[in-house]
Amino acid sequence: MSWTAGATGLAPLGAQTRAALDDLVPATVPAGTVLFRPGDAAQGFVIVLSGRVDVFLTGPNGREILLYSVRPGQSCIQTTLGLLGDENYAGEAITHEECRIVLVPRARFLTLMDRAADFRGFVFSAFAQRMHTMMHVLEKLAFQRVEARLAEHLLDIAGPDGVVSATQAELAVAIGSAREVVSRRLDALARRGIVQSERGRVLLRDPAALREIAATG
Amino acid sequence: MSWTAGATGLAPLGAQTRAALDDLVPATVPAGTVLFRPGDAAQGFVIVLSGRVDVFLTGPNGREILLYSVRPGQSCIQTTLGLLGDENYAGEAITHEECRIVLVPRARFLTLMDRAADFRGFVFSAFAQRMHTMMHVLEKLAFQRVEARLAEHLLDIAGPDGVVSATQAELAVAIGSAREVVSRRLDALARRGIVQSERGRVLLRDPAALREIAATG
DNA sequence: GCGGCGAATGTGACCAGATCACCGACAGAC
DNA sequence: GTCTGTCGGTGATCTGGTCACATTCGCCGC
Repeated sequence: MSWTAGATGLAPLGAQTRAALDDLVPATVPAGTVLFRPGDAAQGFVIVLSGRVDVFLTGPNGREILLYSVRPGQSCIQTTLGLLGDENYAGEAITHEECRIVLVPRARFLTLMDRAADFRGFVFSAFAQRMHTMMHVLEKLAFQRVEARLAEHLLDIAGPDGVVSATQAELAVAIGSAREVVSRRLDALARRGIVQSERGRVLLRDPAALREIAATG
Repeated sequence: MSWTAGATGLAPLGAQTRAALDDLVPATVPAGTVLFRPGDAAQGFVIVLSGRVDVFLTGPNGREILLYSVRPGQSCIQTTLGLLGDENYAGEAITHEECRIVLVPRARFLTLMDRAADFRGFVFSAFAQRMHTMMHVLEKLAFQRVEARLAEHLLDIAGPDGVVSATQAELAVAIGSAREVVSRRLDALARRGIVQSERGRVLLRDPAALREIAATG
């Protein structure tokens, strides 16, 4: 069965390129698997077919910051760095849910980069995208207040019913802050009636107010 | 006259690729010129032949953080993002000294990316390098204390005689902090006899101690 | 030499946020 | 029920960013 046919996000790849990838066997990995950790040498080019892979930067004290999430049809660009330059992997990739992923071996990757313009385009735009989100992370970390980052992130990951399913620790990692700070900010927002905080989830009572807070930096 | 012959850092480019670039005319730009500012659409691929271009991220309040410096033979990767994806330029590029630069027009750039493997390699490794340094900036900003960042940066940019020629404001931008904080840190280091602070420069009295401070981040 | 100007620096007050050291509250396993 | 691990709340403390100034220095014109 052809996995390239059913995969989302691979639209830019032509028939020939798909054919050159189709013999690779997608792997299924359970939630919480560590795909790469700092210092690992890259083994190949990873494409995520389903599920979500989160990439973290981990500090010496154990504090973590979420750099980006890799969603279906995207690739974990970090690995590419190691394939093209000799830069080592910095950052940690962990599956957030059960995922199906494909690993394109180094040799195959390099061949495709050489011969297939569509594949190159795919890789390059993934690269550009990651660079861009990293810039955003940097920008927010450096210039935005915690309250604004929190508000924005809550809106980002809320379900359509206005429910966020995440622990305060997870929220803290995602916005590059500390759990205690999130606890206090949520408390402050709750006192103003904007959210309601429960164990393991947050209910957004007043999304408009959150948007306001997110905007006023 | 062929500028590709004398340029440093272009070693990986073969004769054919050089020939395809040689008709472009290098431009000389004075110090302090703004090459790109946030929101600009990328006009082409920039290669720096001499001098130094600093790329900053600027916050809404005017605070700036140095992302990286582009040195001879390197390219201002940010512009490439715009050429490959549709991502807009985020960040500001300013010449630090008088520079000679070459602008490879968009069409020429895309053609070379398609046809010349060595050019692709050049662009890709520049890409990987920038990504890596950006990760470092992020890591330091998030996890390292100001004193450690300052110590490291002083060692980085000191001349062989242990003299750093930079204002406190410049140091602050480079390490992603505020001028006042640098003033106080330098004062503290001076009191311990590790540096000596003068107007527009800093003398490193005890580099070993600085290395110690930089390491225990 | 003097005045004045602008850049560079010093300083105190204040606030946001990171860290530490806890404690209590809750859920699931047994 | 109790036990245990995760989650959340809280005060104390420290670092660092921001604001509002006051100096100080180098330099230029007069």
